[in-house]
Amino acid sequence: MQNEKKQLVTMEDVAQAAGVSRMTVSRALSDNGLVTEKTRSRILAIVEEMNYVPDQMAGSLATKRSGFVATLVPSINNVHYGKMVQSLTDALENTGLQILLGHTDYSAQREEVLVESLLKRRPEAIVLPFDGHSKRTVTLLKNAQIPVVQLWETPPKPIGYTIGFSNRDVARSMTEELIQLGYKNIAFLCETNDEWTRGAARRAGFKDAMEGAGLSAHRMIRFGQPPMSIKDGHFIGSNLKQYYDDIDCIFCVSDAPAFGVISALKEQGISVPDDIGVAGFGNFEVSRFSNPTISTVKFDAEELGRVTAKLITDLLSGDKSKTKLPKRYDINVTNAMRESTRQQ
Amino acid sequence: MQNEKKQLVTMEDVAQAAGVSRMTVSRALSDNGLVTEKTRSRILAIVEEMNYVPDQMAGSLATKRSGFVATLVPSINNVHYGKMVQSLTDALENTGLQILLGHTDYSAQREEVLVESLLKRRPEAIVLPFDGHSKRTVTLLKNAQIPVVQLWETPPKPIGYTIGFSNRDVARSMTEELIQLGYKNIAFLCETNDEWTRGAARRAGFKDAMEGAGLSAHRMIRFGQPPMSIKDGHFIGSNLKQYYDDIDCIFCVSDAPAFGVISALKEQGISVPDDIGVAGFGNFEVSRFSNPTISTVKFDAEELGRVTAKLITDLLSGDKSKTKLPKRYDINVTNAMRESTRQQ
DNA sequence: TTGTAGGCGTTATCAC
DNA sequence: GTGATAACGCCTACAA
Repeated sequence: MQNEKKQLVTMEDVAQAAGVSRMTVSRALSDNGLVTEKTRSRILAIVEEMNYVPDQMAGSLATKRSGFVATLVPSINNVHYGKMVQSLTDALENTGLQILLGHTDYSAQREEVLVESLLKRRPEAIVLPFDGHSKRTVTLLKNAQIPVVQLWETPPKPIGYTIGFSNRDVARSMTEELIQLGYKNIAFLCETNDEWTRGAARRAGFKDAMEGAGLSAHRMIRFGQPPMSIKDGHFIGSNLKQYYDDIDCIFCVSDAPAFGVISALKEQGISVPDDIGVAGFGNFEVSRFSNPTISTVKFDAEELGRVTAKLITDLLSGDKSKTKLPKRYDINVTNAMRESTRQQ
Repeated sequence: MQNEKKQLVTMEDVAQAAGVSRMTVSRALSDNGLVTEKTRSRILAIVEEMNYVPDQMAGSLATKRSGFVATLVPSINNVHYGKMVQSLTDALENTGLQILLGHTDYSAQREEVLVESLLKRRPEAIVLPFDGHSKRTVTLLKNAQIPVVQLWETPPKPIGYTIGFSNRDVARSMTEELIQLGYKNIAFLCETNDEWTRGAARRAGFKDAMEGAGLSAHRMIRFGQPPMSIKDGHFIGSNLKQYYDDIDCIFCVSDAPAFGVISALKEQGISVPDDIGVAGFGNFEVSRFSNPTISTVKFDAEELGRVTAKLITDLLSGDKSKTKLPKRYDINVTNAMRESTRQQ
């Protein structure tokens, strides 16, 4: 069955087998209605029989349409990014657009390398998280002549389009809610090296709220590399007193460490939320089934993917309404207050 | 800065700016040492200045090397597949190979469509999970003239190379271990429609062990679509009696439902493992920090990615040792017995 | 060390 | 409706 060492079947092969020219095969395949139904079905039968699979690279070279959407995420192995990529892929499915994925590992350096390498594939659009970009990354993006969509955080100076929310505002809002519940000595738990991460923006929001309420924002616990894990949270929870001995609430940069903190506190007989309140970020599924359930900042990563897909297809559709599309889309974010924090 | 509407810079443009031929630019870029250091650095400076990014599609068309490795996963939004993809990507990073990702959503139909669409990009190898393939998928794979690597489950009739383990053997082993702990009325919790999933193989292993020990394997709870979630497990845990009222242990198809089952049992005051034991599959991080910690089947998805990368690069390196590479690689799998099951 | 000619597999364009 | 020809942007092979 397998054609050992033989060249792959080409459009020319199909054409010869069908006794027509390549162009007729090409037309039959693209189904423009420009070919007699009779010859078309004959050609398709031969295509089937010969197991011909068109070479899209050659096609793209001719049409100047790669069909790629370059997509960067900090990490594939993270629910939010995974969901976003999956919903983006799904929403793009019937548009002939395909995702070209890369992960930055939360590094601006890697991002730069990746952007350049993806650009070589001539994507028709590029989607990437905004955490600040290197200068060269910005130059590359600006010169690429394709729509640029920055996700998750709304940048101060967007390159093209922006879809997301202000991590600072959102973290401020959650912190304010914690303050309202009566917490005063709130700690913020986040990674080290998050300058280039949305963690830094969340830290700033935390500070805003605390200082706005006349409270001290000095209880800042920084630990490990992004992304923070359950294990990291567990470690911090187990050694909390060594950081600050008067904490009455911990706001964690993600639900994973929040879960870890809670499990560590429980091991020490510290009650959550009676002794210490815990809040997370991201609404992981585990937070709704943990005991206690975890208060968290909630947003819909799949919506992000869908909105992104819609934007891209609109932009690429080619009609001049393109210029009219809003440059900025905001995603809805809410605080889901649950059992791991005091009740009102 | 941005060249409005202008064509993208091409190699010819660079060549003209440098006063050399395209070939010299090409050589300077590929750094073969075939160009005078002086002209080379001059060219590179111009490349930089003009923000030239080579068109890899055109290059691939000429070299017949796309640099793509087509990679399928059932779902991106799953720790195991995420980790595997990430480690595969990382391990491939400096080989000039790039992943072209697709997710099947646990559907043979989608897999077939995806395989065909990915094959159009002329990948140099294709990696995909084995859960059984459609007939046409197999034909496409066999005709693609590239290495085929089937992951996770070792197929009865491998197409090319295989990396993974026998889900049946592994599930049998865990079940045997549960039986040894004294459990008799063990239930198996899995999805409906898992015929085309490795869940079916695990079911078979469960049955093997139960019947091998003279026990009944009839306590089979099937619920929802793959992948099973915490929520699904929670639902089952909440309604356990409606399925079977004499269960003393539940073996779940993944750690997610196991976590959900436990949380539901705890809500009802049913003690784990004293009243009912619970075991999962996959060693999710949450299982080590849940209370009780969850007994589970443990394997290393990242190792899978690394081994796959190694195999592919070996295969593509071109030396004839290629034919000598083993067709089958087994991944190490162990039972991690923790607090959610009785102690020995 | 550099350049020229030709081709990779497809499609746009313009004849027929 | 169908075919011939010329790109698309790069690299191989060979020549200088």
